Amino acid sequence: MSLKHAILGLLNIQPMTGYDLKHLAFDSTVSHFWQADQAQIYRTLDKLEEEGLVISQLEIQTDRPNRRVYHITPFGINALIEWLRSPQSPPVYREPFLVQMFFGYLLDDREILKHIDDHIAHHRGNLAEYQHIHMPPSDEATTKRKQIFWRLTLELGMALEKTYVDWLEKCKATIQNGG
Amino acid sequence: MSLKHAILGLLNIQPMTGYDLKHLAFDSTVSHFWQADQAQIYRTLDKLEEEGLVISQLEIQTDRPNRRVYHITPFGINALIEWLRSPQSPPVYREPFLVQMFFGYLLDDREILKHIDDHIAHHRGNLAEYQHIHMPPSDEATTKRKQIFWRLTLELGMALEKTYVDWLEKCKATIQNGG
DNA sequence: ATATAATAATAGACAAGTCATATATAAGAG
DNA sequence: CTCTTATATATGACTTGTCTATTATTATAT
Repeated sequence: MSLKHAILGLLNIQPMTGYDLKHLAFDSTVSHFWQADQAQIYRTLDKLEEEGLVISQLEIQTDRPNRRVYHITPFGINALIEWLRSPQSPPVYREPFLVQMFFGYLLDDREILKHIDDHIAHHRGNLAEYQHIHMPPSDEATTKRKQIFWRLTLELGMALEKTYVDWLEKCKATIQNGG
Repeated sequence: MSLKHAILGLLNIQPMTGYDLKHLAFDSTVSHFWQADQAQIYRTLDKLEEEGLVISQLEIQTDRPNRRVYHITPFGINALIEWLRSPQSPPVYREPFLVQMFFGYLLDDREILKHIDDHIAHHRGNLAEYQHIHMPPSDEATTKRKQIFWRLTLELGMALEKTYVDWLEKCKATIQNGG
């Protein structure tokens, strides 16, 4: 399961709680290539701890509810590296909106154009978000290497969003011109 | 569930068996936006029939095993149109290989470059496949409208594959130049 | 005082998708 | 005459992901 390894990778950057993973990582930093459900994150953390790939410690807080901070273990780092080395299957495509576009000839232009506009707004929004992520320049060598990979994945995110937006604009024009 | 509606849309084009749906549709025609498991297709057909959205009839064959051909019903067409009108959530991104790229700084260049090459080959392969899909030109008005939508989704498929390939080439160059 | 929002974690029920395997028929190749 | 391949369908067990709701703590705003 990739979620397991995504979590291991994130905890390898720094120890975090389930809440942090959801809000700081999956909902922001890595949302352009992996989105995870909150319930699933907590359950996966449980499994990872059972397997000895992470350990947790309860941190008592006075200003906020107590939190359980998860740390990656040496076993976890091993498992992460091993997984990173293993070939991964290419992505599976499964996009409801494209199903709608494929069968869009069954709708009125007005109806399908509305869908298109909604998706343009969404992808433009994503693009804007990604463009606001500024990766702080760094001089330390290991950090610099990290940043190269992080920037590359972000660039794909942006390129894909741009591809979507351009295509959606083209769809709009094509449909408006009646083909 | 979108799979249900993808199947309805496909059966609305022409009656088909589960086998046809798998091989002629999901594995070829619409593979660039929806991939479906064989077992899931048959189970979904069962459900659709229970719900009265499709009906089937056993077709006796002498040259091959008998087959069960599914037809969309008027109820099914209704359900399809209604779903086509409903707004669909934007795609959820979840790509194992991008997880590997994000944490790729933990690997040797050699190891990550191997992964990149594999994925380049895959996406180039997809692109080539898509380029071989020639949609026969048509004069009948409804069919022409169909073709417009089919061509548009295919164009997105190609644009996305190109985006991937370009990005992967860039990754390769960046890593080989040490950033 | 009280309501709201952010933080933090947990659980049940379910839907969707995967993987492996089994069964059967018929054509064609060796 | 056997083996392989394509056609055709079915099922069990499982993994992965979703949706909804609940519980609790503390800070902040009204």
